[in-house]
Order: sequence, then C-alpha cells, then structure tokens
Amino acid sequence: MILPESFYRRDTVTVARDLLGKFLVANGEALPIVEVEAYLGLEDKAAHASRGVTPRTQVIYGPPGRAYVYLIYGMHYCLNLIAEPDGTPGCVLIRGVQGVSGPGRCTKHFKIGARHNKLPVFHRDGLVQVHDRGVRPTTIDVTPRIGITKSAGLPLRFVAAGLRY
DNA sequence: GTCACGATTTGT
DNA sequence: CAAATCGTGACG
Repeated sequence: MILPESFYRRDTVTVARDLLGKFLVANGEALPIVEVEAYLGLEDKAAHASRGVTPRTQVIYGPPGRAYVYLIYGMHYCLNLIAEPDGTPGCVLIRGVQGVSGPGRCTKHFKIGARHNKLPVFHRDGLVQVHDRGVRPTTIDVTPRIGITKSAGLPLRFVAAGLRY
C-alpha cells in the first residue's frame, strides 16, 4: 500500500528510520530504500532548512509527504521526502535503494529531476510514490552523514543491514 | 549584477 | 586528488 501523508507527519529521525525497507516507486520501477539521512531544522547547519525559509527551502517547511528535489554540484539531483507537520522543517535524503548506491545515482536510476520537486508521494497517480510491501530491515546501522562539513558527526545516517521479506 | 559554494560522481 | 557544471543565497 501507499504510505499515507500521516506517515511523514512525525519527527524526521523516526520517518528516516521507518523509510528503510519501503519501496520507492517511479518511472515504472520499484526498489526498497536501504540508505537514508535525516536533515533537521535551524539547529542543523548541514541542512538547507537551517538558513530559514527561502524560495528553495519553502517546501521543507511545508506539509509532509512531499518531494524535495534539488540540483547539487550543477549535475546531480538529490531526492528528499518532507517530514514533520506543516510549518516545521525536516526532510529525509534518499541515499540509496537496493542495488543503487548514492543519492545522485538513485535519482538518475528513477529518472527523477526538477519536475518532481514539491510533488506529493502519497498519491495513487503520482510520478513518485513510496509503498509499504511489508519488508523490514533486519538491523539498522547508524553513522554520521556523508559529504557534509557543518554539523558533521551527528548520527543521522541510517542504513538497512539486511531486508526481511 | 556578481560571486563563492555545495547533502556528488567520475576519472586520473 | 581534481574536474565537471549551475542554481541558490548573500551582498551591493
């Protein structure tokens, strides 16, 4: 089933952990999420939302269950899912799905780009969806986030060590 | 308008 | 280790 909007209306870390094992569906393909990172609000200097509300970060402050897609280094897209209630910032970076490692490779694989930004992921006919197929991670590894300089070291990266179908 | 920079990936 | 490549945000 498609995860409802309420799934995302929780604290960012909880959403991040619960996203492991859920299926990312786009471009006619479905693969389980195996690696994510949580990005918080003003106190998290590595998060785009830490600069406050701007045209770009507005979606992160908006209602949950939307996609936040942005271009990084002028050549790769990163997919995030908005968490927390409307008005509270927080999002989860999809770093990897089964067989595909790296946020840039992930979006490339699913052909996700700028046109997906701000789209809800809980709609039946949406371009991007997230499904629950009853798959759960066997264990979850927790580590610092990758590729950041600010707020480095925080244990906000979550990796599914295995998947139990 | 101008400018420095980045939640990456790939090749040397 | 360095290049590729461009939207965003800060500043004037």
